[in-house]
Amino acid sequence: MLDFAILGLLREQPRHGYELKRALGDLGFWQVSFGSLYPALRRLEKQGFIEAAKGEGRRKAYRVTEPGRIRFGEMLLESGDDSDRDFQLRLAFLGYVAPQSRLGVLEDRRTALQDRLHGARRSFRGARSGARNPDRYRMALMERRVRSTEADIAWLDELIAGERSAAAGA
Amino acid sequence: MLDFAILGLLREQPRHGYELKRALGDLGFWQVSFGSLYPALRRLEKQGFIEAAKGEGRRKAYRVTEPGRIRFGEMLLESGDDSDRDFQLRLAFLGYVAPQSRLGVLEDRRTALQDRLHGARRSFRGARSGARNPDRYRMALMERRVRSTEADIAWLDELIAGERSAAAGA
DNA sequence: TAAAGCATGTAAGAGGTTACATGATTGG
DNA sequence: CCAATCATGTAACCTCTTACATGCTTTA
Repeated sequence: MLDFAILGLLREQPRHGYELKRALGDLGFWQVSFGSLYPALRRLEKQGFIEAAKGEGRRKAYRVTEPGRIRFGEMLLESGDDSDRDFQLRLAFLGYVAPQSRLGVLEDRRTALQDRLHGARRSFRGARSGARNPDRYRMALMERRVRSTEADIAWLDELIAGERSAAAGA
Repeated sequence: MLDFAILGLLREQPRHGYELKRALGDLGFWQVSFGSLYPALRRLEKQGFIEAAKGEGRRKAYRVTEPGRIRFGEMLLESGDDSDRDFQLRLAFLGYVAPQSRLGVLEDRRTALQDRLHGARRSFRGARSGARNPDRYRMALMERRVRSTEADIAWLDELIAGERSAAAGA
């Protein structure tokens, strides 16, 4: 997943390690550490997916090679691990996915969120009427889960609507 | 963190491994695997924090020992790793925190979320007016982050209000 | 009677973090 | 000139997952 993120970010423009860390952090959902980032860069370089073009001073600006671009394209199509972070990362690179496939990615996510919502509602209702004593704080936790999943679906629906109108316009 | 969760859940009632996994999953934010859970149970048993009371069939129901109860109390006071999951877990056990300390826990979280919101808003505004081309999908990602953080703060405020009125009532 | 779920456990390894080490550059 | 930030890198370790192995019990 880190490799995927690195290749995607370097595809846009060459960047050195420190800058990559910031760019990744700026996406908002992943604060990667140097101890993880630098070894990953070396690994990707050894595999021939990126190469170092010497930058200013001690900076080592990396750029993607052609094999790296191909690898990134493959990773874009592989099904991820279904986590929130994975989806967010994929969304950050959805612009590289073929336009006619984008809607499918968003709709798959919507289905997963619907499932989550059903589960969350079930626990919430179950806790209110069940044998277990519904602790005040755990009830709040369950309610939050329901609400934030609903909000996520609503947000996704806006994205999907935007995607449809973009597809219609093209 | 897993140890903390296990001790907290076993404090309420004895449970065997399989049941613990479900109870943890039911909290909604952590689907722990058996490969992680069973070794953790053995470790906690070896440390004397939990003990196995033989259950029905091949089930091994564990319960917390007195040292385990003390350890849990310590962990409750230790400052966590500031992650969402850590807060949610602490909230699930907030009932075990002394009533006069609960508000502090919630307010610390509120401060952290406020910081996050500022950061999220900054990136959002920055992306709209900055030199970087604001990719449609990344903008959506940033907007989501702002919105969901706002929603989390609103939810927390309800909890805080409830806590205050509970404190006033007592 | 076969499938699905219940139940416990181990081994290998992925994927990450923290702490450490080093040193240049920039701003107050 | 001192602190903060920039910048790269290594080593030790930790946490958790996946895959495997085993076998019972319930239900369609």
